[in-house]
Amino acid sequence: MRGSKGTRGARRGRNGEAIAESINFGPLERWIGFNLRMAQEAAFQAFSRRSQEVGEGPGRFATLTLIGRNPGISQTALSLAAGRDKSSLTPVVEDLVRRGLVARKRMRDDRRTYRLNLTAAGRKTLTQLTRCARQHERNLDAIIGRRDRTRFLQILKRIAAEIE
Amino acid sequence: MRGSKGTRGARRGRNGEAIAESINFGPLERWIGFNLRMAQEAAFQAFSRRSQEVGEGPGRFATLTLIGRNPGISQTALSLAAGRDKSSLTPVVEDLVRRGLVARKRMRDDRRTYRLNLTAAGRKTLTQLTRCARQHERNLDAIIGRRDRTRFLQILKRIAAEIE
DNA sequence: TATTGTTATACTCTATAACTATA
DNA sequence: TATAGTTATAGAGTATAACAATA
Repeated sequence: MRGSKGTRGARRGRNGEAIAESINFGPLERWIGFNLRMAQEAAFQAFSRRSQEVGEGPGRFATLTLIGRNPGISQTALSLAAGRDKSSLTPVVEDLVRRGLVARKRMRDDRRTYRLNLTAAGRKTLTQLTRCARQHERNLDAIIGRRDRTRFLQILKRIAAEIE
Repeated sequence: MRGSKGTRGARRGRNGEAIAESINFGPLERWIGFNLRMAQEAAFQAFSRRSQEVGEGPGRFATLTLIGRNPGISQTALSLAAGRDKSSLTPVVEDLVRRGLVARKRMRDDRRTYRLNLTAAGRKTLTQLTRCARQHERNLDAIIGRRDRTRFLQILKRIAAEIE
């Protein structure tokens, strides 16, 4: 439900127009899997808009955060943390290096490995993205409600860890 | 967190190996947006494995369900319901028609428009996929717990409808 | 032999814009 | 002019396999 414009509960199309009430969603309505996907897409889309105001794709955020929090991390460790193949990370890191957000230097003791670190510009961009994320989280919190937040977050973590 | 193998709460890589505890996820740990994405990816991946046993990609499921529940629906209405551009649906519908799961015929009164319907084979495939989905939902329900399910589902719907 | 990172390649899903055929 | 659907094209994101350099 990308592009939802927020009239409570009304189902809307990509440009905010109402979808004919006559559409029957059948069991999709009550399935967790389908609604999990719709919620994630909507949230991702919303964060995407914010992050683009900073000139970054939403996918860069997790990468920058992980590098910022784990200075000197290798690309392999980074790809494991992000749950992607290392080859998927090559173009991402290359792009971040090219744009001066990440510095990469070989380790002395193992010259196969690179150490990744944020540059000053990278830290600045991460700060801006973190601000976006905090605002985004505030919006999500307002929807979820304070009382349910902890429980909701716990369930999400359990799904990620336990589903098979 | 794709490929998590289910040791409760343990963070694991794509092949089930433990990720160094030393990785610092920083604020990502407590952010809804990030965990929503991880949960959705894990769940989607799990459903993907199931649906591939039936020989279908997971993306076909929602499309077949919508056509099955809304016989004679047009491609434009379908794309609105799915929240995608109509051009994104062309190759999907074409594939379903080619493989004999969906029948397409022009409307008499408006020859620009097609009516989509499931064929007998399409209904059979949908039945199989629905069985996969039900098993998948049972697994999700076991993780979420009966008491929280309704609330959890409601929150997902609210996020999809209200986030901006 | 095993590991780090790159390259080549391909696949899925999606979008925008221009097009056609109808209306 | 407007709408239904297609085509051409592009982009993001991901994966597998083979590879070079290094261990």
